[in-house]
Amino acid sequence: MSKNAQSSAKSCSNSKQVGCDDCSLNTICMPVSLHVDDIDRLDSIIQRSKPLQKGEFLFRANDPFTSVYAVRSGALKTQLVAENGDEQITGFYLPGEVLGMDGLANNTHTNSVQALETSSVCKIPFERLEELSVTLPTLQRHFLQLMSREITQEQQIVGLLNKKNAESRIASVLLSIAKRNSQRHLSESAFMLPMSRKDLGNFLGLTTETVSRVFSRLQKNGLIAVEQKQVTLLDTPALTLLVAG
Amino acid sequence: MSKNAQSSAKSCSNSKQVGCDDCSLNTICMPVSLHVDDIDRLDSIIQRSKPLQKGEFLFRANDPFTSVYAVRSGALKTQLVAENGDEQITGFYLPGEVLGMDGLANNTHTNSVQALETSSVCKIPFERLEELSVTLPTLQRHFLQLMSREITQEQQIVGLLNKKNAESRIASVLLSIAKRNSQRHLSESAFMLPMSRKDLGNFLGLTTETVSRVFSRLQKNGLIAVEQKQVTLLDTPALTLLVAG
DNA sequence: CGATCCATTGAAAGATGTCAAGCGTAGTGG
DNA sequence: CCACTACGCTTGACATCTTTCAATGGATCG
Repeated sequence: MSKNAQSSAKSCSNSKQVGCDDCSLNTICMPVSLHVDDIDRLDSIIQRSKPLQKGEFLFRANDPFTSVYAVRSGALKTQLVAENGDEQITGFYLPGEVLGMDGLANNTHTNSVQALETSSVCKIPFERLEELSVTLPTLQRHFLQLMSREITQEQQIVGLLNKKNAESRIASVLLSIAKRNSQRHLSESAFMLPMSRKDLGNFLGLTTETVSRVFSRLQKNGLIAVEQKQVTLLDTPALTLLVAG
Repeated sequence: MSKNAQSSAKSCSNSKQVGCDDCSLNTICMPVSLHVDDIDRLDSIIQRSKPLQKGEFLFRANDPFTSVYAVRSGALKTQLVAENGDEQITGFYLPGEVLGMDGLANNTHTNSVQALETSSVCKIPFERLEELSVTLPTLQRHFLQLMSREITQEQQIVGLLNKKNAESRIASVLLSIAKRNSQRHLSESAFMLPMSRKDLGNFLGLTTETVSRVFSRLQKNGLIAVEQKQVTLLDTPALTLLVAG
């Protein structure tokens, strides 16, 4: 992709080809300080394709691993499919977050990734990234840190899932989303849940009914306000207490 | 600890200083084929210190990140400590497995690692590993794969924890340990559990009592035999069915 | 030998799952 | 534009599972 193309199209927000150095998310997906020239070199290998529609797959389990992806807009879910066919959601990915690193271990993806809403991603071909890393030790280090961050985040999820009761699990996800929103300079008290109750339940090891009941209960007790997918956190300290148990 | 201490003690099997190329675990922690010379170079940066006693910490959360570690013998648990002080076990590590990569993201470990029994580890200073990687692309790639494998394994755990009932969770861990044992050419049907019922419960999000009850029930139904920490899998197919639910 | 920790088991209480029904919303097609 | 349908969400009643509280026995370690 040429730099001209990146800097020209400005009309549609989704197809606007902002480069990494102008991207408001770069502090999240590129927290390491790279020289301007280096960012341009990274920029040059990134592919920005047309947005995924809700329900579309970015890739599926067993697809060959070629790239990692940074979420530009929208939201996606990653899921494992067991032998018996039932699906286990392993994570939700929001703008600025990087996914696909599960495929590196065996050159094959273990997860399927599906768009929860219209979403666009930056595709970063791994071979090119590796070539570039040889001459850019900072980038190399950064990528290792990204993977390490992925590990610690998965461990946070493990911690989350071992909460005994449904309320603390749900409070955990809500606070997690709030925190990630604040990193993106969005409201951390009011936001849209990108996923359905069913997906949330699948992720948390709860049934749809339990998720729904907990939402109602938290609302009745004045901790949150819920209207469809719109959630407002009314009492963050109380939610934090719930997480602790 | 002096270097003399490391290289002198040869009597005890735990302190025997076998190099990577002679180590029976190298197919697990070093699955990539490195040239003999390269293995020697890797070997030269690895530090093998005296074994940890049961309960000793390898490192604690918030310790500065300096190294990753390969388990040589014994077993260790990794745990997160919440603000309120309660601990959440995030994983158990057996011989051949590599840990400590959680510290790379912020140059600080997020987990504490504690020995479940007398254990010895190979310490691999990360700075040295990085230096070595510059001239050994294969090693570089291998390390990325190790981290990716860690990610996929954490996701497996996420899948495990979302099993609804206690029996399928416990069946999952038992089969996981069996599988990892077989990779180490040990019996995959009879083994010692390195962790207490309490630790297992903490990891699985269950109480000690529930773990104990499930063990008793599985034994009564002829799926396993339990005697203290000694476990024998009597009906692996049935256990596999339990996992599916 | 005593102390302590770990494991097991029982009974009762609490939480979540299951089954079922009803409601609202969004999307489709007439 | 309306009606119909499908889907997601909510709520209730009941069954099931896990936790909690309590007591006991066994193993380990000083």
